[in-house]
Amino acid sequence: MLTALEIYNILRENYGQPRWWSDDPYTVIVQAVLVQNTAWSNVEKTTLRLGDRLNPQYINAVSAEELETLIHPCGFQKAKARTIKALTEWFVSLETKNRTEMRNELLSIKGIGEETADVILVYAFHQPSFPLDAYTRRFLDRMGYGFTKDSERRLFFEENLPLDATVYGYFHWLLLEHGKTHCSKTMKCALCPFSSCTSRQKNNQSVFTVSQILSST
DNA sequence: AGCCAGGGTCTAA
DNA sequence: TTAGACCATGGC
Repeated sequence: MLTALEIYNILRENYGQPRWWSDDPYTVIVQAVLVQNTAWSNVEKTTLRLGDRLNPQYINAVSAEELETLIHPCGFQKAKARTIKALTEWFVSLETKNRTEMRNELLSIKGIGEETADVILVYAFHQPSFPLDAYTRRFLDRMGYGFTKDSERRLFFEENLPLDATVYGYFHWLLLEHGKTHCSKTMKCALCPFSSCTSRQKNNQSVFTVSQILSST
């Protein structure tokens, strides 16, 4: 079985330079809520719709009803509007805290669960807290690790990777890249770099290099 | 038509 | 503490 670091290196070698979610922390926060159980294309549409209004001052001032209308394409607009409002309040009055405190505060906001909290910690605040999403669970399942709980999955990553938010963010991004382009729920891998993945097509000619352990990123 | 998409909350057992 | 219903829209 590959370690988390070996998986990371194979992903890096096969999918190239990862991107960051967004350089603007507030954009990450809003999009992290909008994308809950929703296709990313809907988030893109809504982000364009928001335009210049995607800032804490505007979201704070706008009525809940208008915000619901604005984010309508993402679905669950009533719940998401309330969550975004609460998150914005938290964001604008944020004091410097360690990541455990920040995570607990995020989880106390209605509409923020573990995945959303971890995505915000990593991509908005550069704090290492590994986000576990549907793609990551499916990937681990297909690789045959047999994890049943997210706590096991989280440990698999966090005990074997450097405690580095950049690594966590890149890793999560690469898993999505892999999941969307090659290993979606209904699709067989066309160019899957993992020979043990159960959704890998037979006679796959894809060659991946044996990764040397990266000492730095 | 019906399933799927980078979840989370609430309730019942 | 876990399973299932529910929330809602857009793409295919």
